[in-house]
Amino acid sequence: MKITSIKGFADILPGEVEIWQFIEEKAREVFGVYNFSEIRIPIVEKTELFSRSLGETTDIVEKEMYTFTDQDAKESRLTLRPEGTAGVVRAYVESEMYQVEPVRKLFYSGPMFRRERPQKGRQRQFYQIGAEVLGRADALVDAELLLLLSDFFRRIGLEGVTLELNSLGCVQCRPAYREKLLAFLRERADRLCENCRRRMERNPLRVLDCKEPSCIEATRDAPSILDYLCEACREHFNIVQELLRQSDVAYKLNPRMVRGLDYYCRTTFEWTSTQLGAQNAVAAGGRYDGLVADLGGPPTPGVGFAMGMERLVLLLSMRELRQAPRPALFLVWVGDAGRAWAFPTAHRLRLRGVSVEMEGERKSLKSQMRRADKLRARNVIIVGDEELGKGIAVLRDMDSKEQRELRLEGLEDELVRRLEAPA
RNA sequence: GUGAGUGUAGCUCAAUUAGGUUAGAGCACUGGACUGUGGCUCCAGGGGUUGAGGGUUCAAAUCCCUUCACUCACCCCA
Repeated sequence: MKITSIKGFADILPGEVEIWQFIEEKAREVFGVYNFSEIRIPIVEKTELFSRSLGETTDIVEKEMYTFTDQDAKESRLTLRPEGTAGVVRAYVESEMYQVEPVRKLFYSGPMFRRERPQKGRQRQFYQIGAEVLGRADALVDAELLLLLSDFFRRIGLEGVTLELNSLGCVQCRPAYREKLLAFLRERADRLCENCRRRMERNPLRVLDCKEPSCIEATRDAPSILDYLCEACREHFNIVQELLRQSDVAYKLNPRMVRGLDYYCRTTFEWTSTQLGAQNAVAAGGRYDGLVADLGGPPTPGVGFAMGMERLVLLLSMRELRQAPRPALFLVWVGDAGRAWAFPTAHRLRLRGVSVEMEGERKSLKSQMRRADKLRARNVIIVGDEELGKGIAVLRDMDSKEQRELRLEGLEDELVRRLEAPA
């Protein structure tokens, strides 16, 4: 029986991995421009970290986490991280970063794990690139993150994404809205789907997000969170919008947008694409001003986002930008003497930074040339008994088909010099 | 967790409608034509437990049952 990978855990093979590298490279560039530092945190954390930060009753915590018991005396409960923010905040608090400099702009990338049914744009091990800004409460930083994302999408040539924006209010104003909404929903509970009737009391905001036609119909005239924001929240949200308009970043207000995690407050946002099928969110995030304190740190505001790598890859794969590595030189050898010459020569050239490839088995010259062509080598060196006898090697430019004889003596210097010139 | 769809060569697919020689093709791969010079062309070759297991039948890729995998959707979310 062949051993296969497990459901929802995919290999990223050559041919596709180049797109991943491209995205990661561009992300680093943008994060650099915006002065973010990278942070690397563990993939496994204590289960409690996630249940406390995401919310006990969220779907992720209730049924999607990979949780197991560690083999130590205490039988610790551990969990494969389902998202990145909790761990970053934990690290911020644990290392007491705030003592030295409370304002931190951090980014991370890596795998996350949720035990959901796989489908287009959704894996059980999936990759996110995310960023968090800790210690800044002002609306400028909310807008800055949105501009960063907008810049990033431009940099990778991604079009057709739209920004949806909402504010969830704060501890001051959200409870009042919640009561108002709950009263509204109770009046028409009979018209809501079973699912919504169940979650209505626990998390009434979620009902606004339901795709069930009956629920959409029933909540058509539901009160909007944006009408209930307190003075401070309204001011904050207005500034965010104003800054976006100044920078010509288009957005759409969506007062029904609810984030899945409990820690969000004030600004929340989602960049979506219509080309992704059901899983249309490319990047999403928001503000979480209470989380640092919840995890035992000093009261510290926070705001961040995460992007879904496989969704970005899906969108970019629709375009052709894959570039397989191309050897600068292919060494073709004939006869035992040729091979004895070629192998150490290849190594010395590689030590000097030249990408070299060669055949290992005795193959016909034609066959080796075919292989060089297939690998798209730019140049070929041919060395056989004839050449060795004359103290030369034949250099062939595969694109122009030009061929010349080079002296073996000083050949490596000559090749390094010639191949340095960009093709 | 629920539902639907799909499983035939490395890849894309024929053959399934009404069971019937040895399961085919294109691409890819290997070699040759061109004994030491790539791409084009032509020729040849290798590659299959028809996802797996069981059943019906003289005979199963094809019909029935079970199971597994994948895909998409619900759900949820990045």
